[in-house]
Amino acid sequence: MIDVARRAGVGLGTVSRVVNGGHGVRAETAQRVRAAIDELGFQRNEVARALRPGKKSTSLALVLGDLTNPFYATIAKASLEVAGQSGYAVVLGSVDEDPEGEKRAIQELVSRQVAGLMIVPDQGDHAFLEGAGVPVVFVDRPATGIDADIVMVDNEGGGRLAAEHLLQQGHERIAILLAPSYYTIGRRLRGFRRAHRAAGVEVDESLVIQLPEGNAEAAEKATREVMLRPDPPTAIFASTNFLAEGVLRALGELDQQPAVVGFDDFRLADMLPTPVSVVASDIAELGRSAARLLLDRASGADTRPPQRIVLPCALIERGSGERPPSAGNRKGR
Amino acid sequence: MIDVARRAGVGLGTVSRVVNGGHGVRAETAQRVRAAIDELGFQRNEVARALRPGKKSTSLALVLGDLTNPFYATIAKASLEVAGQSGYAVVLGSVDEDPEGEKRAIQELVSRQVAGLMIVPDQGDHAFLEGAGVPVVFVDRPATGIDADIVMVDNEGGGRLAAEHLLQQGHERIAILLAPSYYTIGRRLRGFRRAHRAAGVEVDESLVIQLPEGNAEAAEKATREVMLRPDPPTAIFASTNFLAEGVLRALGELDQQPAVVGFDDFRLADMLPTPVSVVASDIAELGRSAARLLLDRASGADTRPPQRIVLPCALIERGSGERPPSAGNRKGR
DNA sequence: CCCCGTGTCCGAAACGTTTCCAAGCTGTCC
DNA sequence: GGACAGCTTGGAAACGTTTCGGACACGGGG
Repeated sequence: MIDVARRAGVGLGTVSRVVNGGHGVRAETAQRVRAAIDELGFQRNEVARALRPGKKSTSLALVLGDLTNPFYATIAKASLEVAGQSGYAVVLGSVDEDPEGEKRAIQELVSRQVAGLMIVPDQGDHAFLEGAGVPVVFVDRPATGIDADIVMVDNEGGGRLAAEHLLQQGHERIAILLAPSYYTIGRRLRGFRRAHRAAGVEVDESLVIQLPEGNAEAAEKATREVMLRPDPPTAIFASTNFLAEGVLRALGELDQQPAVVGFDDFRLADMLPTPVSVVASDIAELGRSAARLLLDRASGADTRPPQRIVLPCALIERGSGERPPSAGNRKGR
Repeated sequence: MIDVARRAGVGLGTVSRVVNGGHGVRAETAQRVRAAIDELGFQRNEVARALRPGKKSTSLALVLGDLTNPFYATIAKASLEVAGQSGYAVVLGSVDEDPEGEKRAIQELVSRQVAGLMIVPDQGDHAFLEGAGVPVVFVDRPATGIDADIVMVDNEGGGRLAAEHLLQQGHERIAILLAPSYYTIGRRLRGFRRAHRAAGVEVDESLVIQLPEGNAEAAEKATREVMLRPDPPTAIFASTNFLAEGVLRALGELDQQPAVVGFDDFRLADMLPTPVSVVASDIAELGRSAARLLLDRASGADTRPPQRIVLPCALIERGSGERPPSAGNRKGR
């Protein structure tokens, strides 16, 4: 920048003003500066810029789990898009690990002076974020120990939708497979229970199955086990996309075919031997909302108290959730 | 840091040395400094650190297309993992847009003083990177106008593998669906042709189908069209995971069922009505290799001339690629 | 003619590190 | 005892930007 100033025969301050919009600079001078910038191929050093007191970098941080999960990938993509439109970059932090790893990753990011944090929080206390002086938006689930913005999906409504749908088909023995994550799954279960209560059907607690892990394998195993019981369920609600996959994988080997509803849509769900019905929501909007909110917070444009944005869920019927409870629901029919 | 120095009763230089490993500092002094750091909750400001001459930030940039594509997501995840282990963050740049958008995104990233760039390049000249003074590793395909490291998959070998497999089953009329991307698809086609030549089978050029877009819809449409010709192919090679999806979607409505081989594995491929055979490679390793190479370049540990890492492909047989060319290949059998 | 406001511009200070040089100290060797 | 080497330490300079106080020119009003 100092070179630009010399070349244009002006002071540093003037160059800086031109680079930042050019207010208070004579048009003719600004023109000369711009010419010098082009000639020298000058590009502002964002690092030095962020060093100035009170300034934050033009980057947002996004902390989430496995990018290979389409759910997270969609959030990442959407928030990246929104941030990019405002000239912000997105720094990624992954946390497949323990809550301690998440904390370390977040602090790493904070030390990079990011303008804001978007976090899909793991369990564990996030109170340490309180004093960081950085706006935070939680995505998909709230965190404990801190009162911050949160953008999420209507998990309870989704769980209710799934159960209602199955109950309406006449199912009375519906298994629910629960991944070991915390908040969202709990809400989905709550909706599931509420729907039962409203329909006057009692939930068989032996069909509320808490899995040790959230992957397809665990769901596959559990499905096999529950379907081989003397009194198998006539329907299964998989509370997660990976879980739904496991359920279907297990059913591929079994004769008895219960109705299946999943949570969160997934690619190819409509092309499986029996297309899978799911409760879905606009996940991209989750990411977009989070990014928008965070940008407003970072720029100081939004000073409202912490917001809580809840996106609706909808049921997508594809056949697997519409199978009746009849015992004649066998393969090949 | 200045507060820490005061608190510990030492100079700034000493604190800095402690923070960076503590070489050349008496153990007792270092201990006092560390105590002060803990008490004050001091955390190094990475931005100021990167400002120093010659220093780059401890961030790598990753520029790629649609994160929603599992291929890209896998690369992102893997490189993120490797970078994280070395204390590096990853800044994401997306480019669903034109080559011009890619250039802008890259320059944005460069202005953030990243230590290195990993780029899944779009078409267009990348010569402008030559003088940026930042190590660059291209992923999945080379770029024109610059001689840099490149990590990729053996596309030609993969194309050959797919064609060989189908030819061995006795197919002689094999359609190949080509996405409009540049390099990789071209190599796959070349392998496809070579396998034909080696087998003494002539390629019917009317079955080499260049799609206008790389999505499932385009492939679906093309598949429908080619299968309704008077002389349909007996096998289809889809040169991309999304394309394979489109092919299968089209075949779902058709009676005639050709053999199908895809390029790149995808989730649920083994659960479809007829499980899909694919040519697959270790995409995560693609991302890991790229990150490792870039880190070595950035640290100056690796000064070899530009490397070219090629990962092998393997055929995964699942049934769809093993269908014989008999005209009796009809649904429901 | 003087004063003052306005518009433009300059350059120094500041941001929080790292690094380099000089200086202090200790102990050893002659 | 003095010189010298080696380890530790302190502090200033530098990085590239933004911002702020002030300077200068110009013009209008008193």
